[in-house]
Amino acid sequence: MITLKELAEKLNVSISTVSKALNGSSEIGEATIARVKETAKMYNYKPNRVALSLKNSKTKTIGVIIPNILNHFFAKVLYGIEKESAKQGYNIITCLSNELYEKEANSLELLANGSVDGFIMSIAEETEVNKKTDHFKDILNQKIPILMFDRVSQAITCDKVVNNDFQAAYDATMHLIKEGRKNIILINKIEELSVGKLRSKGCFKAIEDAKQYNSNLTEVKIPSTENVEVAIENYFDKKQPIDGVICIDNISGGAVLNIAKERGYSIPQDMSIIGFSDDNVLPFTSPKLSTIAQHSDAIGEASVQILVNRLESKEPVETVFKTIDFSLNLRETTL
Amino acid sequence: MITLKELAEKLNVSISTVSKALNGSSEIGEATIARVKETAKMYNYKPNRVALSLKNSKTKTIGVIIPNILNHFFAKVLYGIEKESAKQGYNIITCLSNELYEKEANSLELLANGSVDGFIMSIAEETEVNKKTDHFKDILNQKIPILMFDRVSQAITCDKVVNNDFQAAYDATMHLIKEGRKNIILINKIEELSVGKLRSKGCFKAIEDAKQYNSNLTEVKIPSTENVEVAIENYFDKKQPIDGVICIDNISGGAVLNIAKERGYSIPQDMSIIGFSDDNVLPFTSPKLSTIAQHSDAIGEASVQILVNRLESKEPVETVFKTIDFSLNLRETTL
DNA sequence: TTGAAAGCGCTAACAC
DNA sequence: GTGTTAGCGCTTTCAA
Repeated sequence: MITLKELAEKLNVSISTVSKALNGSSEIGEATIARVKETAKMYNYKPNRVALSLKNSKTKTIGVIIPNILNHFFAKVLYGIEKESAKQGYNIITCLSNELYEKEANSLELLANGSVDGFIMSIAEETEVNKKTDHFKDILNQKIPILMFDRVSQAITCDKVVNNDFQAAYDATMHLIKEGRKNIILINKIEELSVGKLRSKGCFKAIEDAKQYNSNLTEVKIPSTENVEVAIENYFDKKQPIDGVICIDNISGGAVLNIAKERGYSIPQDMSIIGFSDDNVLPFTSPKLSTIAQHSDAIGEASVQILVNRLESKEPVETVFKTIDFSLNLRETTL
Repeated sequence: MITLKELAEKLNVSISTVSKALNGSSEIGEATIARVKETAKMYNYKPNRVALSLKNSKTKTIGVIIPNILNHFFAKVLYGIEKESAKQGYNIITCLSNELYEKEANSLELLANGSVDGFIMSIAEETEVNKKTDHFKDILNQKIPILMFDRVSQAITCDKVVNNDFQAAYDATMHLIKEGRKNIILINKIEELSVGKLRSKGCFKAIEDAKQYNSNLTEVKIPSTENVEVAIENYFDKKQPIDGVICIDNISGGAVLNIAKERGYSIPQDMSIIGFSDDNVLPFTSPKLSTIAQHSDAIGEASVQILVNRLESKEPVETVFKTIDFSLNLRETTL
């Protein structure tokens, strides 16, 4: 890595002349600018980003904290974040909380030492369950902005980007009701999470708004520690009538489908199933699973746009709460 | 963020005294050390990482370039990388090449301006296909180490971590042969990639080594741009006898299973199927897919260990070529 | 035992 | 039009 100083020596001019010339300053003569630029290119000069960061107190880097990268939803959000960040000239430092409060708090603290200009994150499950918020407040007090997506904290005032979870669940349930399904079950493996509660509420609201259809909704809560398939098998063993299933996390849908098929249900004739997920997560089920499709990459992109806008705006920016649309993808497990 | 300077003012001592005290230098008196540390804690002092980086010409940051984060294999490697990096006190800057040469070269160049101490990466498909290597050489010439995992370049001398791809494919094929399968097909959707070629070779070698069994192996190459399901359907349409299938990429397995079931094959009685993937990628197939299981997180962990060792070692380190074991996970789609 | 000063690479106000 | 200088936050040599 060649530096300005070395370039200056080679050119027999001062460091600041080189600096100004490379930045095309009008203070410097045409000829010099050309000469400097040429030499810089020849030696493949690149401004040292660390020095720039120190000088400007700006790193052009965003800290991203993801609860679980093996969850396709988060992977796709990260995809969106990275894409938009690159476009805006930002790097991302990625930390994975693995759903743990400790790791999340640690990452925030560690990166708040000047490594990043702001954070984009989704809250770890443990943090949500235990309602921890002090670590967020610490960061915000240091005037480092945080943007939360998907799993957000009511108790914290900051930019937020979420799915329209309530509406999505509402629409899916309404669809089953209008199909004529009477005994619908709601598989909730994420009841501890804010989004889980929201989606659950959406389902019940649909039932309420359509009571003339006389559909029933039974919520099956599965603790996050428990095996999905076993829990679902257990419920089926109860022999309650079921003709509709809504899964509000992004893996249960496939499990329900397989179990139902094994038990002899014709899908979708005997039973409709709707999963919750980004497209293409369960591409190989047969029949193909109908889903509530989150536009996960759009969540990532919007998050970056909102955060970068805040970072680069001269004037104070109002807190943003953005809702990302979803779509109901009816494939082969619904009528 | 409080700085050393501000602490020094509050304590009425010099900046260097504060610095030394915080680092527990023996030059400084016990009493002063205690006083300084206390005040530092009170004001929640954290050394500015950017300043440290500039001073030490070390960022304690690794640049990670992933071809496709939506591929579960890479997501899990990233998981391993992040986990081990955090353990070693490194941050990771994540870039996604999305299989494009341009993006890959760009990320390397961008981060080589002092942002990272070294790189961990897997080569983008486009880069491999076009055999581009100059961008790697540029970086290595700047004395910034690169470690390649999974998809590596023969033409470049650097640390490498790979699956034992040849052996994995060999063992899987041998298993099918010993099951008595005679007409085995090899679904190769990644023939352009080095790992694809290696796995393919492993399969053929097994056939050769076991010619007394009289098993046949037919390779079905699917261009990466083509739809897997359509291509597989097309092959099945040819009505060639098939009683064994090996899929050497990590999604085709599920597709083959569904198509075979739809066409009336009993699995595994009529046909054995083995997929290639990390565990739990296709957890909801029925019957459960047998797979060649990569230990993807181990790849990530090993990569970080090797790179960090190189970065922190005083003496020159020999180039490392590490092979990660796999396991053959026989579930329900094999006899 | 403590402090002053230089320097990592860069920019920008100010001199010349 | 070009150069000098200070300073971003930190460590470290050298001087007191």
